[in-house]
Amino acid sequence: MTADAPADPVPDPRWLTAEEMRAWLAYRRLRLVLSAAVNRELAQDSGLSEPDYDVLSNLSESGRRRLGELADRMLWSRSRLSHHITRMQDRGLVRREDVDGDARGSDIVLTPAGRLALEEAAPRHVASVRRLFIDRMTPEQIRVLGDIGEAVLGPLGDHTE
Amino acid sequence: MTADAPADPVPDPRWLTAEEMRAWLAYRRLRLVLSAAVNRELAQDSGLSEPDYDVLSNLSESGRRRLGELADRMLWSRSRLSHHITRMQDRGLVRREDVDGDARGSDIVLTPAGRLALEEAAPRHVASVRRLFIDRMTPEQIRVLGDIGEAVLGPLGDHTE
DNA sequence: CGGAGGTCGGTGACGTGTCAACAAAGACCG
DNA sequence: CGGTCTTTGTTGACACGTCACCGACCTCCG
Repeated sequence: MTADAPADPVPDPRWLTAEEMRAWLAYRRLRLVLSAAVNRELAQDSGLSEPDYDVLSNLSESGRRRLGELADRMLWSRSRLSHHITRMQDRGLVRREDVDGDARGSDIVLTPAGRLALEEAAPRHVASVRRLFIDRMTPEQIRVLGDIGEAVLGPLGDHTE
Repeated sequence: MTADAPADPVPDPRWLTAEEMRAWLAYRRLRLVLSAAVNRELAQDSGLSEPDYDVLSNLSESGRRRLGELADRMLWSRSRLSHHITRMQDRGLVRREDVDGDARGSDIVLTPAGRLALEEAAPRHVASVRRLFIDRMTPEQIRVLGDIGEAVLGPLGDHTE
């Protein structure tokens, strides 16, 4: 598709500068390599995947939550969460439970096994995140990374256009 | 680093501070939301996934490459790349071609259709990356993000422990 | 009441990615 | 030469995520 804008002040696609490309590559390499490393350690230490851990973690405060509410909170699609809950339910980590007042859906409830798995996984997981990520950055870099998150995505979890 | 405790032999799992958690969440939200947005736009504009684009992009310089070489360059596993090449081959974007001198593997070759797909996708993809990511950061943030990549992963693609 | 429309969540198909296991071929060395 | 070790890439099983779609249920209003 060729650009058909008449008097566009940006004639070409504005390629990335070297600095911009460096930042984009940094983000992509972090996503690729760091995620894999954290995920692998988590799986070996606890048998949980990162998504598993996130679900358990987001459930742990109240112990139960509506699927849609949990999905919104995690910025996941309902479909993704539904699939994942099914798999976690098969492993006994969570349970679907009918809720009265609305028969359309159900609460997702943390089982004792799920809570135990989370509590056993947490210390090592935090240690992984520290060792592989946090402790490799300066306080300044940590602060700016937080700023970047807000600059790019907005102060809240606003992920709409 | 800012050691707050004088002689602290790390008694507990050292939970993350608020600033550290903010950085960790920023990273995770970027990975989740930004990737999804960029990927969605790329798919709608060009019919390519981000992995497709990456493969084509890494092939475009030389037009052909050994699978292992390409995998190393992209920081992918050979298995992942082999699977992905199979799918891309089915769509006519790349082709496996026997190479003389080593009959164990083959070269991955960019087809004309693959090169065309890349060239048509590139301007819009760059525009997406700009609009959704780069242009939302200050030059300072862009610079620090590049630094973070090197601090966390090392100056090169060193993804070993 | 009863129907229209929105909400809740589940489902099937498919593309993606990982892991472990494997086969084929090169490399090395006696 | 012949055996062993290594390298190369593929495969199968499975977990993960998305998309489009559906069916059940709630809400609201005529």
